Amino acid sequence: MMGDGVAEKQAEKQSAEKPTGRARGIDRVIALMEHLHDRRAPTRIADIARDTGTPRSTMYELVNTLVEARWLELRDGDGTVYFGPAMHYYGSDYLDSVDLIRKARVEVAHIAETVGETAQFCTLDGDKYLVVLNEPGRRMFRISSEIGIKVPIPWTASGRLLVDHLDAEEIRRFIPSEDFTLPDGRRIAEDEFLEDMRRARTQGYVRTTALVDRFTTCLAAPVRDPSGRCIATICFVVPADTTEEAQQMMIDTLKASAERLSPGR
Amino acid sequence: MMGDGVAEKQAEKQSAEKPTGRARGIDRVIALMEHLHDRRAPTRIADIARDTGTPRSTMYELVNTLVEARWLELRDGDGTVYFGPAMHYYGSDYLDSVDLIRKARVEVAHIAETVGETAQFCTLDGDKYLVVLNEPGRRMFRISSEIGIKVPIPWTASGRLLVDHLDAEEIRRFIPSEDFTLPDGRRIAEDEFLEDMRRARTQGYVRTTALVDRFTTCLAAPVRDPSGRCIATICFVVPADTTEEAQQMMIDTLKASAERLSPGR
DNA sequence: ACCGTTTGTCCGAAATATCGGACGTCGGTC
DNA sequence: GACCGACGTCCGATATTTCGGACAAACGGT
Repeated sequence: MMGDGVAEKQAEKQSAEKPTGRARGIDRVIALMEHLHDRRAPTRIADIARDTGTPRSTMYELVNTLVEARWLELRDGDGTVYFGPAMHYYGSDYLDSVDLIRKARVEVAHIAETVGETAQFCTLDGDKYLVVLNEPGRRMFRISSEIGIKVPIPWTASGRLLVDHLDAEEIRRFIPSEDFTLPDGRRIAEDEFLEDMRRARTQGYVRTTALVDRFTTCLAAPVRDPSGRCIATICFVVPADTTEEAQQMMIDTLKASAERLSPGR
Repeated sequence: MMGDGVAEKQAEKQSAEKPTGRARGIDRVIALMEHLHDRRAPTRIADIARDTGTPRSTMYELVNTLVEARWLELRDGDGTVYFGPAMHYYGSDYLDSVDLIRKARVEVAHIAETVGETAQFCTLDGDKYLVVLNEPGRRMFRISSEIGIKVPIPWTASGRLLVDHLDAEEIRRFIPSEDFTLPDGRRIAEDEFLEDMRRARTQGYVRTTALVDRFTTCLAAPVRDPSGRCIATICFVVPADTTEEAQQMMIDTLKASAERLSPGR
């Protein structure tokens, strides 16, 4: 998964950037930030330079500029850098500027707090599933903040709702075939997936268990636009051994929240 | 220090950048993002160009690049741009990477939810006060998400805690004199401010009423490092007519949260 | 329908930011 | 103590990005 990300990146370097060894500072910076986001950890400048194909001297120059602007921060005292506070400010401005997300924050925070389990708000980004908001809940372990990380649609409960409006043929065209293979190598049959979707549409929620992870159950409910199309989902991530009774309660909670978030009502 | 930062920046504009009309793309991008953050609203490209002193053609070029990278988003269909989802991802990575902030998120979310009032987590940035986290609470009005906006220290309750470790003379040197003037023109006497600080230290919290805004009360408690220095505050923003009883309860809540956040205890 | 303003694109020229490589330092290893 | 690799800085040359201005299209008020 991570390996693919890196390989991809280097492939990019070799196709889109090969023509010239020279690139604009801004393009270098974009590559730098994407690299940090993929790695999700403070990283040494020389490593970033190597992995993004940027000359070392250029990277030092850019990092200095960005640190000054608070886009990046030097960490630990060893020579690693990571995102700085400016990113948080700009990110907050973004969240506040998108109506649905602003409302979703309230809902996600509320249900995570009252139920005590990790709650998320998710959408599609291209043909991938994406966690937009994540509120950890009360359990200490598993702080799976995957914000901004893309995941194949079939790997998720929410994914079964988000492609709700497509028929079998459209699904086949839309979701890359390899995305039906789970991280452990198992493959999800397409009819199984379609059947999940059908059931989801009638029931108004989805439950998946042990999909990407053997011990986790996901519960998701659809946020729909006035035309009925699923534009986002709100969901819980809970241990698989959660009682049926508790899960039913969470499903009701999710449905209520999702309903409140659905625009034009 | 940060005030200098701002002054410095503008001095730069007039000294370091004037000589030549030409600037690096990355510097123009930094100016662009700062401008959007200051305006806090989708803005037309031509306006950004004018207000940041960037040539129009350059700004169009850069905006296109940034939109492609999802750093910016075209809004509404009119030609305005604002921050895009990438900023949210990077900002989330930053929040997750800073231990104290990660813990503070949990506390702020929890107390905002249980008490139902707006809760915030604040620090100093140079010689200014800064809201790092803001959780709106249950009231509908006043969604004062001032994340990333700097405010004079004397205008805030938290400010009285954050300069806790300075003596009268140091305070005078540290806080710009003009920062003692409130937005409505009233001036805070320095001894009054010092007296507030003294009381705050003995009581373990601060309360201010009608400081920047006639109808608002702020309650704040200090997060201290092992040496006892106040490194951040956690606070409530409530209507001034909140009952004394309710306020006492909130103060206890704040003190408990602040205690949990204080490192090495 | 007219005209002034704003928007977005395109182009050539030249000022300069990027790049490669050299250099001094620092730490660890044999 | 000599060697090796990594780190961070500096410098000159040139490939390139920025910039100004021109242009067409869209807009909006009269």
